[in-house]
Amino acid sequence: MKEETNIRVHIADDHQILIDGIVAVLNNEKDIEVVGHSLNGQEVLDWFETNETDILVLDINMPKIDGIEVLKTFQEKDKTPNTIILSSYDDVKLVKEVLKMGANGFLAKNCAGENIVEAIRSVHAGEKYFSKGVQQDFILAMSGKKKKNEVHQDGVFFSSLTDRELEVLRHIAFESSSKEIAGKLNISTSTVDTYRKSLLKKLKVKNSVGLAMYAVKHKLL
Amino acid sequence: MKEETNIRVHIADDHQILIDGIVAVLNNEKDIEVVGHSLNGQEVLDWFETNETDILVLDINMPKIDGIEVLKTFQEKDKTPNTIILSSYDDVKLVKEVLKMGANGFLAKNCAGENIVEAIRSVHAGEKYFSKGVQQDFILAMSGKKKKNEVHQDGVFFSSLTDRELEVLRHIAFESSSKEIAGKLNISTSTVDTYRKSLLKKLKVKNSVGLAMYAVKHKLL
DNA sequence: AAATCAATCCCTATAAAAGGGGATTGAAAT
DNA sequence: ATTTCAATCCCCTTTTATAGGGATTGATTT
Repeated sequence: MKEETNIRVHIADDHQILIDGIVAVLNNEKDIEVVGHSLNGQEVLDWFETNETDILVLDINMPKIDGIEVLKTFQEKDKTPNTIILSSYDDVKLVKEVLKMGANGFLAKNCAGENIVEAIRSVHAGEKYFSKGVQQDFILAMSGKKKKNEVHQDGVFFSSLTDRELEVLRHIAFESSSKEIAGKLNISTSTVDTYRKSLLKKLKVKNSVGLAMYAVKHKLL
Repeated sequence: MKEETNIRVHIADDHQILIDGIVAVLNNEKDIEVVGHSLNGQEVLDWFETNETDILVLDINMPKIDGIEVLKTFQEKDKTPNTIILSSYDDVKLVKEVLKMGANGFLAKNCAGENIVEAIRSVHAGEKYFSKGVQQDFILAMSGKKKKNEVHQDGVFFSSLTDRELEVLRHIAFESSSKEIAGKLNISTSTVDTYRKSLLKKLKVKNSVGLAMYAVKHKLL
């Protein structure tokens, strides 16, 4: 592997242990290189004054200047790096806020090590990445919106649900077969099956039961 | 229809309106005849001193002597009529207590009129009958017991769940296919399918989604 | 001893779901 | 004007689920 193709990463978190852990994980990946790290927001800003990376893994909660502040500052200078937010809170509002400020991914701290690797690769590839804990609320907040929101979530592509998909999902959760749903919605069963397929893909579940359980879990009924 | 084949019913409830309502419903059934009614427990006991019926529809909450007392008295004399309990509470303990005291059915007061008819016919046929509100908890309380408990619930036969059925139900709710479940439980898929079938029948749902939803609804996970 | 029942398995069939693909239309966004 | 995307439909194939039947074993109850 040529060194030039490496994904260069900077890690910012006020817990040294966490940094060390992430570095350890990333060291196993030949194509990812940790080129710097910071223990607080000020260090991040200072470091990026004279350096660049492909990816910034940024904690929200840091002393002095927190992650939000860091993003804000970057945005003012209009040179926000590709950023993956690390957070203990999988709060929808935070996610949306942080996305507006130019972040490209959101990782809950309780995610698996391999998720960080996936997140880095995905964001580096121009996608958005959300760890599972985050996705749950986010997909809801986004469903029924006109915007395109294709994001990467724990390794799998998914888009937010369209109105029609949500409608079909509800019918599925009420034990209706595709044929029955088609009848109720006055569309062909082929179409219902199309929605089934996209629902399965988007929600990353294995079957109709998974769809129903998802609907319950996220109070879609 | 010969009059002798009629199902004779006595109704006991402290609300005259409710009695009238039930009588009205039963009047539409040619084979069911309301031959008496009482407004409290004492009246019931008095009436049954000199009369007999096929079915006693008995309210739990009545002034002076309540339904429980009435059943107790009947039991002491060892001449408990076929009794369907009417109750506002679908309390498991009540159901079990009342069953021990010789009752043959349990109707929540919010059930449909036709349920009363079904209940009367079922109990008269020697079955046990439970209205839907009651079944929910009861089927749980009974699952995993050694006793046979075949009861009639809102018109459909079902037995309480066996240990194995419950186990399979949980796996289904976790999106497992029959094949996967078979693997996990070290049994053949045929067996899993057998459980699926009996679960569908017992829980009166239409498909796997229904099973999963049932599991959620009744906190079986 | 006989009956009952949970647990296990099998067979045959049909229906439904899952997984690919491709295609059109119309509205909305760029 | 062109692209994007939701909504709609179709094809095909394979895998699961549903629905009916029957059968055995072993434990428990009566």
